[in-house]
Amino acid sequence: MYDRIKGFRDFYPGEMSARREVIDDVEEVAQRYGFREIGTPALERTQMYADKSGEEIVEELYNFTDHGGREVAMTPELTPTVARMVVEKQQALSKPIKWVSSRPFWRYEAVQQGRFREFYQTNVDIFGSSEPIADAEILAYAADALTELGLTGDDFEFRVSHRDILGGLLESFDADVDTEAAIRAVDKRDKLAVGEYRALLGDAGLSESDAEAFDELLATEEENLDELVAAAETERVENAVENLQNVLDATADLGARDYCTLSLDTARGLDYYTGVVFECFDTTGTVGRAVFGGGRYDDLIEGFGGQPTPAVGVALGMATLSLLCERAGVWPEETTTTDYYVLQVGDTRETAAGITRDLRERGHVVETDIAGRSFGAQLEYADSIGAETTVIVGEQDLAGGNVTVKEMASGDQRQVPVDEFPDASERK
RNA sequence: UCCGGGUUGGGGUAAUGGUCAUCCUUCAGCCUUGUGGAGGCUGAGACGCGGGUUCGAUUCUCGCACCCGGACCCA
Repeated sequence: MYDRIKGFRDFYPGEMSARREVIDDVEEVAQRYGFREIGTPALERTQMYADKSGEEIVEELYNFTDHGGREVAMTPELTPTVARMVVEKQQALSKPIKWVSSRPFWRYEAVQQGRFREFYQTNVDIFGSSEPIADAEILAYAADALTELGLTGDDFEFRVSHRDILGGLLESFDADVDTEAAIRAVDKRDKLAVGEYRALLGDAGLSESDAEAFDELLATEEENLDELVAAAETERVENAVENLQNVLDATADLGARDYCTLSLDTARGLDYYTGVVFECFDTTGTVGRAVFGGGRYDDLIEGFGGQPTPAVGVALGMATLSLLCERAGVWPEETTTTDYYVLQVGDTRETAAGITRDLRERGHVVETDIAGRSFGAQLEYADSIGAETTVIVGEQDLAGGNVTVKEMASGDQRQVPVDEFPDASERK
């Protein structure tokens, strides 16, 4: 026996059918918004990730030297790839660019709940619009995708924040503050003891009193955002607050406002976010980590050598999404279903094969005996694959010009003339 | 990489330093080439890997692997 590679998973038909259903739902909603599916490589130059995120991240890549001597890595995320694609065809693509993609990614990191080394994400991005409605469309898409799965506003919330509010506030306290370090501290706020958290803010360059004041401002309610503007007295914070409010207003137009909560201590770890950021959380807290997140990253395309191009997106991770769905009781049933089982008794292969082909041509899921089994064993098998109807093609039936159609759930069965089947009694 | 808990047929389990390792379930076949979900019979299938202690280790011990949680990280 060979081992499965740690952090990589097998999906057997039952679980796979549930995953397929969820992925199909999430993608279908994206199609409705006009996001166009793209396909992307599993390998990129290792250098691309090192340039974007620093040499340290190479430690978390599946990377190797290919036979042509290229340093390559299995893609750990989609964003650099789509950024590369946008830059490459920038002039040719009509804006805004709206793309969707579902596929696996790989990271060499510690396996834990909702985190694997091979994981599946549906990425949805918009390039070329800095309008609040673009941010709102991403939020609304994510909300629609979740409700399509059967989740409701009681199950999840989007904690929405804005990078410039955090950055601007910090700047207003002390221009020399290490903003990124402070934001990372904010992102961990809930996980840390108050003392540790304050210490991190201190390390970032905030004085004790500033840290306290900063912390109080983070608790500002949605309706009191004006107070932030007043406290900071900077244009940056004023603009950020206005932008955030505009985005929230726009989500109302798209029917997603109720899912959004102001949460200034939501920062996202990523350094490349520039504007609105958000994370989806389980409202019951059973799923203890962010289900997924997204936000605006207006500088990335330029950083990849393209013309300045605003961007906003979200990445739905299947692992945490399935945890949320299971918690909420909306994870699809993990079973296989079959429309028809065509049962052969005696030498009826030819007729049975004809009926099987006929049903399949009509688009049904149909199985028939391919193991030479007895009547009883065939029925048992039909039962085990969840067949809704079994068509018994037996010598006795055929002698009378009939087949027997048996509904498995009730056990009811009736004789149908063989030349009228399936026309006369086809299941919808 | 670090911390904690685990590992006995496919799944769930019991016991044990020494004869055929328990039970439930599952799977296959049969009772039953004309009726599945019930029952009966037969069969398949396990001590994670390696070292140590021992006459003998599934049991004690050490290391590793893997699994489950968590930390770090989450680009």
